[in-house]
Amino acid sequence: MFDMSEILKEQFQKIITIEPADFEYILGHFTYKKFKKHQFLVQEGQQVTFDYFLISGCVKSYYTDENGKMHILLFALRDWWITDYEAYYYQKRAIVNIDCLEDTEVLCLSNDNREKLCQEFHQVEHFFRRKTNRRNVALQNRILSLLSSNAKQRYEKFLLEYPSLAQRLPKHILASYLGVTRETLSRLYVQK
Amino acid sequence: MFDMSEILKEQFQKIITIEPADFEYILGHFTYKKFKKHQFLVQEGQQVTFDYFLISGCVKSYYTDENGKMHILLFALRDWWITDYEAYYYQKRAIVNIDCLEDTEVLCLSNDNREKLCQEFHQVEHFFRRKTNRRNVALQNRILSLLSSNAKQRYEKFLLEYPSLAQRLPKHILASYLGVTRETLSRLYVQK
DNA sequence: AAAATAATGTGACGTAGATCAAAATTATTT
DNA sequence: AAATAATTTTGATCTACGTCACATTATTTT
Repeated sequence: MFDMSEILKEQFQKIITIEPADFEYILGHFTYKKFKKHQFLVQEGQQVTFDYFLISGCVKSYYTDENGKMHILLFALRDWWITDYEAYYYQKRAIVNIDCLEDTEVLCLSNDNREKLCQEFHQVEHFFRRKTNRRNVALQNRILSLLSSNAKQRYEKFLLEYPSLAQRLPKHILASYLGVTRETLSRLYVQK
Repeated sequence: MFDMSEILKEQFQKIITIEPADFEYILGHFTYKKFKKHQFLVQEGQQVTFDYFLISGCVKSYYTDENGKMHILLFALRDWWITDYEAYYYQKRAIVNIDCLEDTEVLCLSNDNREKLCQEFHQVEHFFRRKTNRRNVALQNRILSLLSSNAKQRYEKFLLEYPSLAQRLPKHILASYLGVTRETLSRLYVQK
């Protein structure tokens, strides 16, 4: 693995310190993969073998309800991790789909390898605990914003928090993340 | 500390194995506290010193919006952990309140002690990683249900998932957790 | 570059759930 | 047991947002 491993290394180094040799060893537990726009990383009903660390591109994770309506749970960009964690951690069938909004490169980590590395390196376990803590906080804030603010406020908050993502995403996709229809989102920003 | 430590021990032992002596040592990093109904564990705007492991009782964590409306994020019962994690992990001011719905006993763990124990015992770090993973999945599912289902479906799901909690909670509190007004919740279950 | 497909915008109308107000019930305190 | 406070219910409206339908504009594909 080449240059792309730098992105992963950087992320590790923000939280823990690793010997170069250890990093190489750790990296050996990841596999590199490329996906084209519209390809799936995770499909509803299937097993989920990997957690994906994005090197480049953009993906969405979404749930399809009984009426066929899509609800977006998460996006991921360069440097973010994504999978269906319930399925991944607990060997269940995926309930979400994850597909590419753009051509995407990832490093894949199986749950077995993750557990192996966590056992072998206390530091890696520490790293993942920290990551999960962060994710927790983000998810909590999302719940808060769904409970306590209206469509417009959520839209404006999103623009502030993720200005570049907002530009990159088709509006109907963003609408679905915000929990409104594309029509409503459109009406939010044309006027005022 | 006496008998109540059993509840904590049990939880540890579901995930990791610890020597009795180590457990005693770990327990030494917790402090025991009692709260009466209506007392606060965490107050908005204050620092958050502890993560709380409930021994008995029941608490709610809620956010108060600009109109003074309360939005419940989480409950905790015997055997659950609760705090304002963003404030706790990252030394910020609390944005939520956590108060007691019943008289409540807790074991308190400071973030410093948590980090200390995680460093000293790889197993403890493992324990908390696992816990946080679980919490993640639960939060994700909550988001999913807020995005994709209506008030009635959310209410019915709650009844199925937490039948005993549903009985224990005042309806207006439950309503706030579900993201509806008490009037709406009342109308959901009187008819059909 | 034409054809096909996907994304966005706009109008007309419907509805789940909010809001406001007041009564009825239940729990707590003195 | 009376008094006070908290919780729950019910009715009458209101409104943010959804739905449906169709027009317009981009983006892909051939």
